[in-house]
Amino acid sequence: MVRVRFAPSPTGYLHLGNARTALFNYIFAKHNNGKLVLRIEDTDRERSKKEYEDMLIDDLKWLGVEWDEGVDKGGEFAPYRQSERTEIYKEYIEKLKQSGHIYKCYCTPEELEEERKKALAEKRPPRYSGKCRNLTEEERKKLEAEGRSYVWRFRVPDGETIIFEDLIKGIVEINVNEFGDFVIVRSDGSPVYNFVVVIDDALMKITHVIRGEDHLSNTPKQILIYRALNFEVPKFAHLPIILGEDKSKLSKRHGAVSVRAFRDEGYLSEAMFNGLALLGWHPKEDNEVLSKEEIIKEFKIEDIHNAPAVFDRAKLRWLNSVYIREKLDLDDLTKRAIPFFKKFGYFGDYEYYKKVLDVIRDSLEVLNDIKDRAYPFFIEDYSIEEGLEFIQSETGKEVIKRFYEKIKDRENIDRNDFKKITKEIQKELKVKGKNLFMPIRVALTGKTSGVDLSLLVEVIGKEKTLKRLERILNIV
RNA sequence: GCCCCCGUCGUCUAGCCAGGCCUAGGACACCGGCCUUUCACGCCGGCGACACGGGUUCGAAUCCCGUCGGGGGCACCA
Repeated sequence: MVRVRFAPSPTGYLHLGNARTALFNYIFAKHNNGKLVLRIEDTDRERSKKEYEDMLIDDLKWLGVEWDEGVDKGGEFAPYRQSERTEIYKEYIEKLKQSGHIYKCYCTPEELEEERKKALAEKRPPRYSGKCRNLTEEERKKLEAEGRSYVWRFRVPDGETIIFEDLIKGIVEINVNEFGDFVIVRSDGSPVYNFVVVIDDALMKITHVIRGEDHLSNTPKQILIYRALNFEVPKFAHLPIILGEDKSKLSKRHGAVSVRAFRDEGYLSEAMFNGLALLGWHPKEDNEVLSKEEIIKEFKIEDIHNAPAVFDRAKLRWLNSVYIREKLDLDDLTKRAIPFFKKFGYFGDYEYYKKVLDVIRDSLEVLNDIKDRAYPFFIEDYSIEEGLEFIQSETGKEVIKRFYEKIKDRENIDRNDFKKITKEIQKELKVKGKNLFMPIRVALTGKTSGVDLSLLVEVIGKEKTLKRLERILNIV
């Protein structure tokens, strides 16, 4: 049984990079009929906040990532919040003490900093010297008498090369001398990430650890801990990270990078899911617009491209537009779009929103585009922003007048009526093309571009159309 | 500085492991055309890459070595 986990630390909104990690874990789990565990890594009390946890969960659900066990739903291996697992960690720290894998280190941060600088100056890798590694009982007593606090360090076997097979990177070899004896328990008694992550993954029977490439160099430390505790070492897969336009790790500097921000801008979760999956992974067929189910079906973790990927906003926008105009049915789209209409102060009933969307959906990339594309359906006191000359010219005015006269006494006006009427005006006044339509367009919308006029008129109806024309006729 | 990972169009990538089918395929973006009252959509076309240098080989994007470049990591953060 495949078991994977997504283990974010609740320090802010769900970041795109984390979202993608969660996504790949989910896809991998589902592809293999396995389980996904949501664990919260809140051992860093400084930065972790409970409300972030709820946001994280909310964003994950919105994205379409579903887990089988976790903080909010419990499970066989609860608790799933690290801050609630301290007793468990103590137990395993105790084991490491018994087996002699860890030892007390009394060095102060200042001393360590000193060593570090010295090492750097001598161009040696800045790692712990192992000074307290073989302290005698007496020396220890003495240091403790001085009132020194201590941390527990892991006794790293000198010179060993840790070799593991990464599902994405292939064989990775790292010599442990790179890092030296590392801290397992802080001076305040709290265990450190590299330790708890191993305990949790092992106890939760995680079979595949799929995470960001930034964890690659931590992996040997963790393997050492697995071995020391006689735990089975899981398989690892390190995802290449996501880069910003400038090719550095995607961060807040690159603008909106939380999935929340994309959601607020009017990206659809399906497009987000699809787009994130396409960062580093590619379907065998060339069709890139794929549903969650299709992605899950086709996904192979070995197929993940192993070079870091620059996040492509333009492509995500395009993908989103495909979902808006082709993938969602009108009712579904309407439901999702309503909050956006309201946000922009465009009020109407469900049916009206639906009609508007039917005619503008082809021009939307994100739901926020509703602001610009839908205003002619809602705003009556618009100003003439461009094309003033079309309504000021003699023929322009005449076109508008005739148009007004011809619809004044009608019951209503639909798209076909509009075409008939403009055809009549064309014959009567001998104007066509731009000179025929622009005056009407500018009069009705205040702009020289936008929706098809026959559709606009049909949707807003006769009354509004007349009112708008009257207003313009009075101005010019 | 040291270690690790990586290097195909501007971007995401296919191809690389099992060398010839690659005058390197697709998608986004961009440019041009068509459709059209405008915008958008759609359709057609164009531009555009194997980082560089050595090998190995009849033949290399594919294998080997080096260089350069990019990224990540080197915490009592996760």
